[in-house]
Formats: sequence, C-alpha cells, structure tokens
Amino acid sequence: MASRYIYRPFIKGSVPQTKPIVSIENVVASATVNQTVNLNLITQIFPDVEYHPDQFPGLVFRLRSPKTATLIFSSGKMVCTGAKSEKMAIQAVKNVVQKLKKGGIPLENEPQIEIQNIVASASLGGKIHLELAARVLPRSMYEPEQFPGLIHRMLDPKTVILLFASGKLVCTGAKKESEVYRAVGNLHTLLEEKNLMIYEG
Amino acid sequence: RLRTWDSRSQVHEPVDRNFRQAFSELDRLKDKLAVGDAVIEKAAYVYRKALEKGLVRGRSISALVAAALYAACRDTETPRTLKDIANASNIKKKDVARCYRLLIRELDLKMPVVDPVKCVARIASKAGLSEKTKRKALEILKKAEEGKISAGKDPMGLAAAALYVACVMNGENKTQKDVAEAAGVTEVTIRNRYKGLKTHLKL
DNA sequence: AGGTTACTTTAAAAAGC
DNA sequence: GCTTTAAAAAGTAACCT
Repeated sequence: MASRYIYRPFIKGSVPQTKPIVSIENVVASATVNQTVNLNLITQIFPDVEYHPDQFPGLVFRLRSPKTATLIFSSGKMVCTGAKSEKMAIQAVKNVVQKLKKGGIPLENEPQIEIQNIVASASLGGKIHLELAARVLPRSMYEPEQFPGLIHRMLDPKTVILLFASGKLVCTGAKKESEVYRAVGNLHTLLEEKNLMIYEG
Repeated sequence: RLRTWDSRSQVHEPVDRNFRQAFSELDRLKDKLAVGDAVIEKAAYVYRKALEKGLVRGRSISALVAAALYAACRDTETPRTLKDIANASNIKKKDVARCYRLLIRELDLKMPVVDPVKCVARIASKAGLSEKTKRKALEILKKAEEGKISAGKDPMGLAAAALYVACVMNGENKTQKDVAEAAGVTEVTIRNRYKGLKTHLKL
C-alpha cells in the first residue's frame, strides 16, 4: 500500500497515463528509373491508366495490392501515394516497375526510391482543452470557424500535427515511421506537462 | 553610386506604391464594412509588417489587405466574419482564410479565439430577436462553454443554436431557418449544436 | 428529419504553366 | 501560386429521400 500511495498521486498529471495508439495511414514516396519513359506507350499497353497531359503531366498508374496510385512522368520520375508503410511504398514502386517491364516497356534500371512524407493518425488517452492549448503551445493555431483541429508545427521532428478535442490527431510531414512515433510521444508529453489533457472515465 | 541609386528606385519606391495601393483599398473596405479607424490602423500595421517580410511577393495585394483587415478585426474582437470580408473585397473566402493563416504563421501573431458570445448580438439584431432572448442565449452559452461542448465547433453555429434554444424557451416565434439565415450557417448545424446543448444542459 | 457524398486543414514529390 | 495523388481527423454543407 505504501508504494502505491507514493507512485500514483505524483504520477498523475506529470506522466502520460496511456500510450498513444498510432496508425500509419499514407506514405508518399518519390522514385526514378533514371531514363525517359514513353507515357503514350504505357497508355496503349495498360488500358486502366489515367493520362490527361493537358490537365496534368503525370500518368496515374493504380495498383490493387498494395493499394496505391503512382504518378509516372516522362522523365522516368515517379510519385507513389497510398501505401500504409515505408516497406509497402517501396514494394509498390517495385511492383509498378515490374509490371511495366512485363508489359513491354523497356526499363533498364532498378528504381531509386525515397520516402517523402508519412501521414499518420493517433489517439491520445483523453480529451484536449484546445482553446488553452492554442494559448500555451508555441507555433500553434486554432481557428474553429475554419477547421475544428488545432494546427501545431513541431520543430523536432519537423512535422505538423492536427490535434482535435477528442484527443485524436493527424501527424504529417515525417519521412520515417520512427519520426511519427517520436512526434506523437513529444506532443503527448508536452500536453501532459502543461495539463492540457482531460482524462475522464 | 549607380548601384545605390538603383536599389532605391527599384526596391524602395515600389514598396511605397504597393503600400499606397493597399491603403486605398483599406479605405474602401472601411466604408463597406463600417469598421472604425483603430481597426484600419491595425490592418495597415499588419500589412506593412507583411510587406517588410516579403510576404506580398507573388501574391495578390487585395487578398493580403483583406486578410490583414480580418486579422485586425480578430485582434480587436470586432465581429466581422471571413464571409463579410470576402464579400466586401470580392475575394474568395478560402483565399482570405489562407492569407490570414499565412500572416498568423509568418508574423507570429497570436489571436484570441472567436467568442460565440460576441456573435450573439449580431445574429440577434439581424433576426430581430428580443433583448430577453439574447440574455437567455448568453446564459446558455456560458453553461455550454464551461461544459466543453464548444471545442472545435464554429462559434457562429454555437451562438445560433443558443439563440434558437432561447427563442423556444421565451416563446419567441422564430424558425431554425430564420436564425440560421441571420447567422450564416445551415439549419442542420443548428440542429446538431442543439442536440449537444440538450444533452449537456438536459433541456 | 436522416443519409450520402463532398469539401475544409496538414505534408511532400513529380513537370509545366 | 496552380494542376494530380492518397489518407486521417471533426465539422459544416449540399443534395436527395
């Protein structure tokens, strides 16, 4: 009983009560095959692609697995969106290149891939006092007439977090999954330290 | 010497022209929106800061003037909505909002959150509601804000719902549509806020 | 009233206007 | 700055029954 008395009362309000639940929702990767590509030829071989050069220079190549959309440019550069992890994004780009090759598109090189952005959602353990948070969190903006979430720009890791009153959030701008966990952890700790979280039930 | 002269004629002079154009636009908006001189002065101050920081390059002067004016209204708690500024300046509400957020970000401005209480008077006068109903709405808002049902919600929607509830309580014959129209929100929003108020205040 | 769909915000890359 | 892609959060809006 003594140890319980010592720990619980002092931990409350100074240490996160719950561990955030994080989900990677979208990974954006850029890639290049270091050679030019004939987009019109791809359109002939793959009838399901979307290509409207008058509207946008990139051709949209959709994969069912991993469920992604890859934009292919005539320069041989690409942008893959929609993957649920870094690995899946890389696999998606490789799958696209493999399909192009099997379809008869002459590609000589393996794609060079770079993760550009990771979007994740998360849930902290309790509700947030947004109006107070807007006043005490640096680089944050809360404009309920424009958007229901508080927009917070974190310096390290360099990310932007959309924080909602429910305690759920969206983290974007990270280039590594580890940065997402670090950003969410940093914010959770900050909110705890400044007593901006409301734990009920 | 020629270099020095160049830097004055090609950089400083256009800055003055830019500010003169911005200020005349501010004067035009001042009459349309009926805001006081203090608000205009603050808007001009914010715009000048934006100019000094180079935020106007590649952007519309009109949009930034409108955004600076909105920032001044917010800072002085002058009840003018983004829609008001957008309509008076003929700039899309989305663009005014985007420039406003740019000013807040780049100039490190801190604005008070829009208070639903300040929205009540405007909606009430537009809808022609009584002083008693206005008072009742303020009471309702007081309880609602402390109950934390307002986080993330549009202040106009909250004020409109509070006024609608107050009308019903005072037997003032106004429909949701009347209040919604005066507030610039939809009836659906009033209904949704009403549900929250009903649950929280157990009305 | 309700249900659907759709739009607001955030980040990032691609080529070109 | 814009165009296109994807995805989440919560609120508001538009349109249909």
